[in-house]
Amino acid sequence: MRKTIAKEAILKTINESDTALSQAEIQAILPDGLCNRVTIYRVLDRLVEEKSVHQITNIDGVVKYANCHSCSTEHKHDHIHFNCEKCNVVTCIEDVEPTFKLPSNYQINQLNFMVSGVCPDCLAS
Amino acid sequence: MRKTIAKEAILKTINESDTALSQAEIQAILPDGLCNRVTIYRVLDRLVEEKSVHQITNIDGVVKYANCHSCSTEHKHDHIHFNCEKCNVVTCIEDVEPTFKLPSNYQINQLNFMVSGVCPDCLAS
DNA sequence: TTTGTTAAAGCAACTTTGTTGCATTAAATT
DNA sequence: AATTTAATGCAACAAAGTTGCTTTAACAAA
Repeated sequence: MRKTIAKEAILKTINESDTALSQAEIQAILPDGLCNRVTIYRVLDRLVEEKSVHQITNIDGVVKYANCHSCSTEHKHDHIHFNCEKCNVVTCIEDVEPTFKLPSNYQINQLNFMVSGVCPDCLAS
Repeated sequence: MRKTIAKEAILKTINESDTALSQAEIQAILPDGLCNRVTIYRVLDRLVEEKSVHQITNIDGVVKYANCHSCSTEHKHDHIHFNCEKCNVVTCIEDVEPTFKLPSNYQINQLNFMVSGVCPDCLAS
């Protein structure tokens, strides 16, 4: 993957965020006119393929992207994500790895575990 | 909720299906012209509110609906759903209840646990 | 450093999924 | 049978994401 202005800026945006971001949210953060809307979608696809970022489908169907600090050595994505219904923020709950077992005749490629509710910050205020 | 032709037909469709269905899939099953597209969306919303069906957001962001046999007494929705990437079918894995624990300062309202991969049927063929 | 290759970007148009407003219809209550 | 109002139909809209095609710009090789 080529090192382009758009890629660097988008990856930086994701890495500096402590919440998962959607394409629209990334676009809002990027300097106006840095790149086209479609370019963001395409860069995100490549970053996922390259395993530089994680992809999460939120409970409302919107796809979000996050860097997950814990997988510096190995790309793992088996933790839970939390969607706050008040502040509308999605965060990685990295230290909570759910356990479950499927019958062995299922081939598992991907997990997407979402918990939705109200986050501590919103509960407090 | 009033007992209308659309509601009865949609609920019957969901109850007779052993997989979770999207609005589009329900529309395709219903007799042509039985009701408007928008009506299906609205009936589904009401069925969910009424707790007659479960709502699942698939890993591709599309919302699906299912009847879950196991919650005849109590409306529980904490099981895993499986999305087959080959046949594109979403099924309830009712007997596999995942365990996880969040810090107590999170208020949990809803779970959406998706596992995506290849189902036994598609693996076999 | 220039040139050639091709990945990446831009732009417009499109698709899919889902929503909203408002007039009309039809359950269900009296 | 009359009344109430939930439910429907229709058209228009909106958000999220995709596609085709041309142009631009990484970057590798000469």
